[in-house]
Amino acid sequence: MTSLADADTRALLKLAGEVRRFGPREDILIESENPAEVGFLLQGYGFRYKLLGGGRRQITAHLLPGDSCSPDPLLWPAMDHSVATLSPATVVWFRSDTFFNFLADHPAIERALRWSALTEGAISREWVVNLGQRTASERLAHLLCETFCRLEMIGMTQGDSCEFPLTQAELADTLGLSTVHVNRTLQDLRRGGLITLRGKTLILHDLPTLWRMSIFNPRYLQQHDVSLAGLNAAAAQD
Amino acid sequence: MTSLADADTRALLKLAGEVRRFGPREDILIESENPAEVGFLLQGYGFRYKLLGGGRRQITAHLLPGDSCSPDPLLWPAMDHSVATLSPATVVWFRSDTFFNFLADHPAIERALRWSALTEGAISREWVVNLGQRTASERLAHLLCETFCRLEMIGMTQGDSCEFPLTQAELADTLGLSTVHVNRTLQDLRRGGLITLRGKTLILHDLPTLWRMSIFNPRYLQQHDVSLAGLNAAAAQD
DNA sequence: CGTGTGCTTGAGTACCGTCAACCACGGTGG
DNA sequence: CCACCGTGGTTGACGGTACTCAAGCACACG
Repeated sequence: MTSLADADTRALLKLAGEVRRFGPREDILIESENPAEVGFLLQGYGFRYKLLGGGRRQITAHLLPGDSCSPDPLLWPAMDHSVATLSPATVVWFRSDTFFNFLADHPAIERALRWSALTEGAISREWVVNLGQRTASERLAHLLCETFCRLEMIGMTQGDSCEFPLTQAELADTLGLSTVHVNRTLQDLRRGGLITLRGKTLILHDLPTLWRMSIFNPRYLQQHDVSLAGLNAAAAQD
Repeated sequence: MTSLADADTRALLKLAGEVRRFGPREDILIESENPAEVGFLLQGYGFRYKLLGGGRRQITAHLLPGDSCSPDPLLWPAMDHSVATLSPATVVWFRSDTFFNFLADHPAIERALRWSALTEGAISREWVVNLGQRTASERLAHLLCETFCRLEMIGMTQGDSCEFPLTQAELADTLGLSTVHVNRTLQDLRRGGLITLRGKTLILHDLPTLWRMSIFNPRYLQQHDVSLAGLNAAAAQD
């Protein structure tokens, strides 16, 4: 996984508008609103979600640094879902008209964005498989493998551990399980010596077994090798 | 919902390579293969799917006329899933390099394609909600509403009925249920006077109730109004 | 007329949800 | 300093939705 060329990231940052900081569990965009700008997650974890009646909520995606918050605002005016933070996070915003003009002159960035969109689609398909076919423990293990793999690709793991700021209730809403059952399934994985999850740090002790038991194959994540996550580091230097 | 301008569809058709016919339940593309061309469904129904071990299969999307079979082959070399037909179908193929050069000169077509990709993403998110949060009958009703709505947008419904060529086993694999339970859930909807499903034709007798009971809101499908489905009619004239 | 595919039905079971209570911890304020 | 409170995690008992296994049915097709 490589980042964009220096010149490109510098040009992008020069175009950047506001940078906003969010606390944990704050909404970034809400359903049916009509964002005039495009936002990208620089730091922190976020998620997409939809609400049904009766207190039901489904988390449909996890966002990591480098991911885009909103779909294409020129083609897709109104949000069909909401976006929020899991941890404290920062988001850069670009005016959407100038941003898309800018893309026309920077094909490498446009490529990276399109790749990012395709990857999000691939992850979404895999989540459908996860929810439709896998048992609770397979499902949980698969999510942990996927998250670890995505973090690894953007240099956010340390050895076999990484930050994992989800509460069990949030895990439940992403896995389509109850919090009680998530709790019990986590204990199964712990008892098997496969993971440690305490506070906000996750350790995967036995990746091969986790991959095997959750039928995880990272191919759907690794089709290309350019990320916008480098924006994060570049922005931090300013 | 409108179609592309005549000039655009004619230009597209001139560029078209092979048109291939498929029987029902034939693979169009299989996982990990590396298609050199871009395919679009002209007629018939298709689906994307992934296999796990142990006979488990999840259908991750339904394809209708106008939908693209493969993701962007320039950016996304290897298929992470397979694509197959449900009914007899025809697919047009374009050489991917010439196709993407062509798009640069035809922004309306490029827009339509990007919109199509965004819509597929929105449907995928909704399927995640469906599998994660809805009960069996909500899930089934939601799928029927969605399919009917998508068909309506491309002019493929007659009154309150449409073609619906899925077997119960295929329904089960898209809904993450067993065939037995799909069968019983279908009977519930029939007993409620909500639907008729016989052979390959589906009738939705009471759309308002179906929408309400499945918490269906078509907004996620209706963000734009240009489709490639018109290619079908145009191709038929040749 | 036999055979296969898809649909239907019944009985028994298991996975997972709900409800309810309790615990651990950190932060706040009196 | 410690009582208080809120959030997040843990545990138990019970129940229901949906799965499995198994058999039988209906229809299309050769």
